[in-house]
Amino acid sequence: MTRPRPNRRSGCPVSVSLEILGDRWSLLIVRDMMVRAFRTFKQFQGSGEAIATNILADRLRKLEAAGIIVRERNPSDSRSIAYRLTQKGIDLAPVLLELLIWGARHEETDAACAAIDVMAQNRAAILDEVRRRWQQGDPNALQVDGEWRLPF
Amino acid sequence: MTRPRPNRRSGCPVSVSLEILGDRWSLLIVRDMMVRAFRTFKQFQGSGEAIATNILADRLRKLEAAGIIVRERNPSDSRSIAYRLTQKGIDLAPVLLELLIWGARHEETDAACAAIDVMAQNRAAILDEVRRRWQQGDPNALQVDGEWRLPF
DNA sequence: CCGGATCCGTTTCGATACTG
DNA sequence: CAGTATCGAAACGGATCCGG
Repeated sequence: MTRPRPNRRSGCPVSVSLEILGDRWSLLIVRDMMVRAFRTFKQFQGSGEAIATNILADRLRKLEAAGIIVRERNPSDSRSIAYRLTQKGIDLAPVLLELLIWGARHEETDAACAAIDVMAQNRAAILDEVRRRWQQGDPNALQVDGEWRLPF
Repeated sequence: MTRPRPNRRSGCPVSVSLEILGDRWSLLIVRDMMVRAFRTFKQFQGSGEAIATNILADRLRKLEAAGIIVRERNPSDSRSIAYRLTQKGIDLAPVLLELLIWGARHEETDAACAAIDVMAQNRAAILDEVRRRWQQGDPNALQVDGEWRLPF
């Protein structure tokens, strides 16, 4: 006899957004897809943050249910499954960018201060590049010569 | 015999930010302070989202430990305790604004679509107003004639 | 192998009752 | 008013197992 957990939240946008994204992993998965071009279960597993496989599976399901990602099976190789961001998912880029700038400014992170200032002053250009890469249908990671261009 | 929960996270800014803010309540508390000018424990309790008192106490402690808010005791009335955003907390305004715009665009919320378009095109002005109100030391809620000016 | 599902111990959450 | 105390429910983390 398990009662469903009550969810007495207001309909304010921030509240509704946090209902989906308000945990430690969901936005991180979206970031990995967006700027590192991760597409498979395996890639997320080894992303350096060591998410448990059951949690990862759960989050991928929830993100799919929320319409943020889609799950696709490779027709030629049925073993291979790939996840892809939807437009709704790509639209999280501004949230991630602001979170990045805030963290880099106020927390101890690996990002160089100078790089952050540059990013903060070029928000629009960065977001344009992310959108362009994804709408071309070939979302390469935001890296140049094997190095992350941005310290996401 | 309680082992501390392992926290094997990268030092990337987004990851570090989510370590502090990656739950369903922290950002909501910051929003209530920022746009509704909530300052007391009691106000947060009745914010319409029905946070449990022990969770609220825990989040306020964690936000204080992270330097996002400060806890102040009224010298004249020692029973009265007020919380206030620090600069680090005010700097979360862009994150909240992007989260608001995303939620309003893509989720069922109480916010009118037209209002969101206006906000999305006036990000800078909105953030300026938030900062100005807070730096005056008298952070009034973002409301006019008792109505919320913005559908946060 | 890949993409999970299952099991189990630990941690956190949520609701309510209670207190200085 | 501003929180604790308590306790059952849910989420998490690690390890292992499994089907294609």
